Order: sequence, then C-alpha cells, then structure tokens
Amino acid sequence: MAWNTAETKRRLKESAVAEFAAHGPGGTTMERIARRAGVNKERLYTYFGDKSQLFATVLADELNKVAAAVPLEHLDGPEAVAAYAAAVYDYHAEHPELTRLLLWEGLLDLPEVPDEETRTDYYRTKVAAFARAQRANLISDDLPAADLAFLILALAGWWYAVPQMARMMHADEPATPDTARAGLMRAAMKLAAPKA
Amino acid sequence: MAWNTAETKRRLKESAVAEFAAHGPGGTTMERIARRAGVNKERLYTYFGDKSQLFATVLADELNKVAAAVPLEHLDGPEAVAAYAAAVYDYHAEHPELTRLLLWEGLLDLPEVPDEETRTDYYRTKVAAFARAQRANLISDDLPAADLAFLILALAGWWYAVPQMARMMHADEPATPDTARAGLMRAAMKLAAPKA
DNA sequence: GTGAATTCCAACCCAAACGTTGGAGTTGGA
DNA sequence: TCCAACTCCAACGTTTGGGTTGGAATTCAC
Repeated sequence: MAWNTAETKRRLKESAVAEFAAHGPGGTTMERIARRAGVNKERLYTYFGDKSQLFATVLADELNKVAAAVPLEHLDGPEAVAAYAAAVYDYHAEHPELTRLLLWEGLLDLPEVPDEETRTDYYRTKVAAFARAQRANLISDDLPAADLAFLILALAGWWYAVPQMARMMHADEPATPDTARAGLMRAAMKLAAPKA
Repeated sequence: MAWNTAETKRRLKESAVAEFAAHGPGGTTMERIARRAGVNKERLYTYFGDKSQLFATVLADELNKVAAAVPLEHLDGPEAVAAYAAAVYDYHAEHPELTRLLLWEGLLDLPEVPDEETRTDYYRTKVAAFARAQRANLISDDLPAADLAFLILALAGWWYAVPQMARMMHADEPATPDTARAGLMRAAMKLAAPKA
C-alpha cells in the first residue's frame, strides 16, 4: 500500500476535531484520536507536535471557519438581521463540533487566542455591516454596532451553550428547534428595529 | 487537635468547586483538590465517592444556587426586565466559578442533570414572573414567556461564555464591564417593550 | 538497481493520577 | 477505664496516557 501523508494528516485532524469537541482538551486522549483515525499514535507527534499544540492547531483552523461562517454583506433592515440570526442558529445546528470548540476555548480563557488577528478581521467585517446599516438608518442605532452584533450572536448561541438550561426553562412547554428559531428571529428583529 | 468532619467536608467541597470550575472535570485532579484544602486525598473518597460522583455533587449543590440566584418576584415593566438582566450580569461577574460550572455542565451534555427537579422549579418561578407581567400587559407578549426569559439570560451570559469572541468583536472599541452592562440593559428593555 | 530519506507502526518508558490500605490518633459511651 | 467507632494520613498498587524509540516498509533521486 502506498503512503499518503496528506490523507493521513487529514484523517488525524478530522479525528482530533471530533474528539476535542466531544470531550474537551482535558478529556481527550491522543490514543483515541489516533485509533479513531485508524493511524498510529506516533504520527500525531511527528505531524502536529504534542497535545497542546495539536489542540491549538485544531482551534485555529476550525474556529477561523466559525468566524468566517454565515456571510453577511448587506443588512437592509430588521428582517435581514433576523435572517442573519436564524442563519447563525442553523450554522450552530449543522456544526455542533465547532460550537463546542468555541465554548471550550472560552473556558480556557487564554489571554490570546490562536490566530486572533485573522479571526478579529472576520468579526470586524460583521460589525462593519451592522455599522453601515445603522448609518443608513436601516436599523436601530441606540446600541453600538459591536454590541448589537455580539448580542445577536448571543441569542443564537445560548441555546447550544447551555442546552440543559434551555430544557429546564422550557419544561412546561418544551421548545423545538423550530420554535426556538422563530423566537430568536422575533427577538433579533426587535433588537434591530429602529425607533418609530 | 480535635476532629472536625463538617469543616473538613466544607473545605474539600469549596476546594473542589474552585478546581472543577477552573480546570473542568477532565483537567482537575483529586490530588490538587485535597492539597488546596489542606486535607488528605483519601478523605475525598470516603466522603464523596470517586471523582465523577464528586463532580456530580458539586454541580448539584452549586448550580442550584445559580438557578435560585437573582430573585425575581414582580416585573412591572421593561425597566424592571432590564434591571433583572443587569442583576444577572452582575451575578455572573461576582461568581465566575458558578458560571463556568454551568458552561461545563452544558458541554457534558448529560441526558439529565443533577437535581434537575429542583432546578427546574426555580426556573419555573422566573418564567412565571415573565408570564404574569405579560398577562398584565406590562411587557411585550409577542414572545413566549420562557423564550423571553431564556433570551434575557442569554444576553447576560454570553459575555462570560465566550469572552474571546467579545474581545475580538470589540477590538476597535474595547468594551468595559460598564459599557457591556449598559448595552445589555438597553437590549433587554427593547426585548421587553410592549408594541406601541 | 541502490542508497538516502520518508512514512509508518508495535512496543516501550515513565510520570501522573486514580483509588486503596494499614495503622495511628481521637472520641464517646458502657 | 477500656473498647468500638470514627477521623485522618503516609505510603502503596495499578492503570492510564503522554511521549519516544527502533526498525520495517516504501519512495525517490541518481
């Protein structure tokens, strides 16, 4: 059988993403990552360095995707903000591993984050879109653009950050993904609505 | 020196809360918990069972506090909702360990949570307060009460869940705890404002 | 084709951490 | 006062898991 280093690396990283997302940096073992990829453990060390380096690599590569995800060029009103919030919500649903990596990164509370520059730039473009819409009087400007953008993401992300709280708060009338999504859109719209 | 089992237990649990909150279940060692408490490791096992039992105990005891925290009897309008949001935000700031435990619990994604009954009841009272205010036409009723309450908590908690994202999104105009708090209150008020 | 460099793995080393044990000190009741 | 029960700890056994090594299979340059 021929060597295929690119494929081996890919498999290892894919496996690392899954394991780190599922169990966090502390709960993950190099052994398991390698086994899941069907590759010898030693490959991890030669390709990616030790465990913490591997974790940093995974964070940098994957969370860049999160920051870049869900394109946002033009916001022409509160409805567009609601649609954006819904798209972020859907993105979380489709990529639970990335959401979990993001939360785990938050818990590490590093003074600086892998690839902070690039990711900051991505977020900057989102904030800029909100700021433009504010200047054009298309959406409310009583919150700083960065706050507004951040809080929209909060509405979408909180469901995934504390699913147990979501379950307990909705004990009497269980929330489905659809009702959650609808409520989220309505809330986003209200946050973005310009004063009458 | 006289024995003092109650005090020993208290010290151990306090220490466990701090360690688990800081490093998560995976990153915490029984050794460190015991050392921090100035007690022998073996005490942990006789008093609390193994590591996972200890973690479950800590979660149950401490997260009950979170659910019960920030009293909320009567909401007489959007301003009261904003004040509640701010109080929750302040609570997170004062008890970062509990916030972190909550997030860690969320990441474990257990099918059931320690002490789920009791905690559900606490959350139920919060939702009920929102529902009462809605029926009295004091706040907006275009969102289900549970959704509204949950999203208010989202606004307050997201800052602590993903501090790195907060930092990156506010790169150009750094947010202080005060500006964050002010923005949060404004947002909460808008979510709760009845339609004109 | 041959040898140097590369990819891969089984087996190993060792430190860390979980959990236990045997025994010494302390208490309280009969 | 004596002993049964309890509190505590130092030291230990064992497993897990991070990281390495020696060597076999493969590739590629010449």
